[in-house]
Amino acid sequence: MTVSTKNREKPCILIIDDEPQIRHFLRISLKTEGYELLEAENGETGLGLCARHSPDLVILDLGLPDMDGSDVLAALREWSSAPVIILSVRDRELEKVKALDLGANDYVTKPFGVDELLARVRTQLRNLDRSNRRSTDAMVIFDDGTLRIDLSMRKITVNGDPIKLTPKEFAVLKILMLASGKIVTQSQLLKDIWGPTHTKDTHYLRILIGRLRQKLGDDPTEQQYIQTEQGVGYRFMELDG
Amino acid sequence: MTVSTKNREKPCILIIDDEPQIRHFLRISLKTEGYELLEAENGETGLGLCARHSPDLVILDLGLPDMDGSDVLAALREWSSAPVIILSVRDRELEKVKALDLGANDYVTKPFGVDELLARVRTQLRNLDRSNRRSTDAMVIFDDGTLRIDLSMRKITVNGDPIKLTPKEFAVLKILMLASGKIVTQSQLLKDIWGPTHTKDTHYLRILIGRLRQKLGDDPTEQQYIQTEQGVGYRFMELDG
DNA sequence: GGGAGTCGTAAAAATAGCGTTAAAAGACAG
DNA sequence: CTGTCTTTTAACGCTATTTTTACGACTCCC
Repeated sequence: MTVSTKNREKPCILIIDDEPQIRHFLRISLKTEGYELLEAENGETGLGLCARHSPDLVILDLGLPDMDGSDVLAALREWSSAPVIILSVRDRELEKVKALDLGANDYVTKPFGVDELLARVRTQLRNLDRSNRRSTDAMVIFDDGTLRIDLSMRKITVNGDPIKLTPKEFAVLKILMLASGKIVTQSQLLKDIWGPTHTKDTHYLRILIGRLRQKLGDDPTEQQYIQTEQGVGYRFMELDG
Repeated sequence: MTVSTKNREKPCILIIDDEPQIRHFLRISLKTEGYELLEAENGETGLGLCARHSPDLVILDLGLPDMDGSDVLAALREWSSAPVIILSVRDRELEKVKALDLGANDYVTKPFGVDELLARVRTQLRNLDRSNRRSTDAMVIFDDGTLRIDLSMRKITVNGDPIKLTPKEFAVLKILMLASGKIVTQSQLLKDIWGPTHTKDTHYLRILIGRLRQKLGDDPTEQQYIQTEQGVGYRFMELDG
């Protein structure tokens, strides 16, 4: 199974920016500071890189060719809690508020000074040390050879065959997977997906979990990916052969 | 480090700024957002307030009458890890780098937009939530080589073999384990698990404790994990083999 | 030593929770 | 408007869990 463990010597930074000269510029600056670098020139590959390598920090340009920067950020925040520094030519307040409330950790307007950016990078990484390093690595891509779940791409395959999940099915699977190993209570799932007014309607869950298991190929007679803890909730577990 | 128990309804923000109109301005904006406020017009009182109330966030103006803003920040960071947002009229890069490297979490240049500042405040408080909640995640694990109880994972193993506990069994074991060594009275257990109307139905407990001991491999002829205190209650004890 | 109260075990009965199926209702794109 | 995909509703069998019932054993105290 691929678990992206963050046991790195150097902090790893992912740059998502389409302008080559900016990337070059950042590359020079950040490398001399001793960071490991990943680069992407569009949102698609950026999300992919982030999912596979789970960097310690993401520097994201809002003006990307393939998709809107906000959408990249929103997609990222679906499953990643890595700090994100937004770069943008736009200095409008509304843009900043929107990005910050979407989950960005800082917003820097171009043109910017290198030293300031580097200081802001250090600041974010400092926070990371305190809170994130210890926390369990968010598993974005699960792959045990049979089942493959890529939360960033929203793609599930069983033995290579792509599986179609409905929005609610995917939402449940995502929550279970991000809490991998831990059980998630029924009321938690119901509250997160059906809203706080349906925390008692466990039959919704039963049928949805049923369909999910069917699609994932869970065999009731053997150990299954989604395990039931009667009266409590469900848990996603890697099958140990 | 001073661990202040921050069980507040509203997040508390400390403003350190000498200009009355800025304070007024911030007060209006932040109060309408539902924050608790503390105010200081110089570094001295600011540090004092921070020490006494340990706010969730500090907004610090660099231009103070009594002492240099950097010194206030440095003094603060000696013992506090609360996020700090710097306000300053100076837009020079060196100032920003210095402040951020001293431990500030953000740097906003005056004049600034309210909405942006509020968004940055939310961002910092969001980070706080994350780091605090995770640390409070009581990771209580008992493990003496034979029996292993992981409350957060809700997993029990005896000699490596996973044990299935029913909800009530787990609830009893959890209570006993969290009071490890101490006696928990029968009526306490009955009240916590069966509700206050069943504090006399001790036979429920007897039978449940019986099943629990069986599952944990407790041997009545030897010292057992769950010990009976006749007429009083039960206690969970580590076996000193 | 004997009786009252307390505890432990075993089995049966009752209840609650889970998984599944099928059909109806709703949402949504062409 | 129509057909398809998704969600909701309803119903049933099954299993796990809890409760009931019954009985033997132990302890404390006189």
